Amino acid sequence: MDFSRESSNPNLNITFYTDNLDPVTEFELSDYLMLDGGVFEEDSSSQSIASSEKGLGGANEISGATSKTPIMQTEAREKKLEQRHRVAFITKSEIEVMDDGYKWRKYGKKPVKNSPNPRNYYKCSSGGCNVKKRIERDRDDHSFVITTYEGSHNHYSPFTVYYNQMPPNAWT
DNA sequence: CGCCTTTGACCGGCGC
DNA sequence: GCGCCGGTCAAAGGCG
Repeated sequence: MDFSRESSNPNLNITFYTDNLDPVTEFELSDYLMLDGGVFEEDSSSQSIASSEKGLGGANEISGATSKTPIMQTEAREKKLEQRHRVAFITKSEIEVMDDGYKWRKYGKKPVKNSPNPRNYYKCSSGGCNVKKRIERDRDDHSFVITTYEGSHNHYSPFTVYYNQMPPNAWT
């Protein structure tokens, strides 16, 4: 299984869920880039973790370290997020493993009942960080990928650090 | 040489 | 109590 990075979907929409699986919003890929998985416990300062690195391979122009999306301005989203530490995305993409700036180590794979597609389990490999991530494809329309994050990162994403080191609107 | 993927086994929870 | 199911572990191998 290797997904060539070719899905050039001009309009990738991403449905965003909280742990209640309430559809919160539909985003475009560019929105996803600003999403943060860093939902922190309670309200201890919702750290914004800008995500995305190479993400959807050729699908977008953010390949490499080119993300330039302002992360502030997701407050509404963060509000939703700070409720729990579980976040699910449904993305329409050929690539399932989107690099959000963290290092993920795969620790399991399971066939999904009622679906020909397996489900993959990832863990953040950064020290002491026990964030988990689960990726599977939609059973019906396997052009959709369901990504579920669980937990809060112990540390900032390398990218977030990068962001924080930059002037607030360096990329606008 | 270190880190990562792979893969089957194992485990706990839940429903019947 | 048993079997299924989803989730995790851990050994082995591969790759950079």
